[in-house]
Amino acid sequence: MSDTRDKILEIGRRMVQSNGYNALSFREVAAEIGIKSAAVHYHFPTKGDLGGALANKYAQDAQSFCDGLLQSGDTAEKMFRAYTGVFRAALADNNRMCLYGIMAAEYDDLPPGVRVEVDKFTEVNLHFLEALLKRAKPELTSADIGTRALAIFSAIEGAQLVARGRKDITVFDNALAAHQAVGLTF
Amino acid sequence: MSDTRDKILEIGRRMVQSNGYNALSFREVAAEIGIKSAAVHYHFPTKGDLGGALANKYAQDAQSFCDGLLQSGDTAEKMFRAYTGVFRAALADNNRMCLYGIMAAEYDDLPPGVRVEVDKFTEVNLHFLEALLKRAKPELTSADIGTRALAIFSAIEGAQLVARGRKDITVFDNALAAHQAVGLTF
DNA sequence: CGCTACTTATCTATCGATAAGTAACTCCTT
DNA sequence: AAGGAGTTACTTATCGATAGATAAGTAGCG
Repeated sequence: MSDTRDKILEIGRRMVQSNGYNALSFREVAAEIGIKSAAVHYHFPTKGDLGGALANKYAQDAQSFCDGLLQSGDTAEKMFRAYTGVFRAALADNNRMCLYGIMAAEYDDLPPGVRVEVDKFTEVNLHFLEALLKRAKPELTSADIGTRALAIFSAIEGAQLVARGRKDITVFDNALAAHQAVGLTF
Repeated sequence: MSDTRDKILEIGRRMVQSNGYNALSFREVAAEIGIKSAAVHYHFPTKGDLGGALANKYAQDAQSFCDGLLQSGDTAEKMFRAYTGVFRAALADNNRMCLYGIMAAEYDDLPPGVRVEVDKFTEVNLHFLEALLKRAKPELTSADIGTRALAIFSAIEGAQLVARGRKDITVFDNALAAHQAVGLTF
């Protein structure tokens, strides 16, 4: 793949994570790379194309990461730590948010093509959490596993959202610790 | 207070809850009321003023609601249900979000004056949840109560965020049911 | 020659914001 | 009671900035 295309995706992702899809601007992305905005349109004709590509790559990266974790042979506790570490890292990186979380907040503004890709990210995460639950909490019914995975995922997203709003990463850590203490997570 | 001013606040709030602070437009607010955008600037000179007023009113309304609940004499369970019902109602109203949640996602874009008001909303909610916890879970230390309140608040915000992203209000209901089942909430 | 990866230049739309004008109403003075 | 001054709540018109998008041109490479 083209070097420029990759740079656009990387810078675009960081912009969305910082300020949302609305704040993603062809001119700003171009300026940061040192090219002109029309060159960005060359790679991604419309903003919907760019947003969709960003969300798609984000979901695929998550997929690879989760697959790698599940094949690591680690304990559920350790895998879960590594997993939440990604969300934590976004906060540590200039108070950024998960691309999904920020796009979910803007959901009504998103072009349909972007929404589809955003939905994929949820699926990837839920499948991962369900796999973890199946291993670590075999006492749960399969219906309970689906619900529990959703509850964990939303708890993580919420912890990140509130921590961002308070500009305080310890909020994230404390919320997750509380979720673990009551047995919601691992 | 002026009738127009109230209409601006109501329509503006609904717009932010639907599409975020970025999508809040003087022209659109004005058009929906049937006045001109300059008239909106008359009441709220800058967008920061409008956003701040929206967040301020939202926090104050939350304050009144929570105070009313605490004085109702109901059980913690019942009060908590009424409390989460507000978040649920936002989703039921055309997939809207809590003003705080959507503004937290856009936090980096917000003018300082808006941020201050947004922070107030968190405080109101945390104080309410801490009061509930103090009553319903007297075994918790006061340090644990603070953490637990944060964990509950973030779990609710997250449930709303994910439910919005999936356009499925049952996601909200299921997540909250799971949080209750593990003993995180009431 | 023709394809890739751009730049230059420009269009239209929308944004927040402001200056200037105006109709309606209140209040004070004579 | 009459009339002017001042205030409130707007409208009209416009500014400059920025947005996404596109047409046309171009440099380099196989």
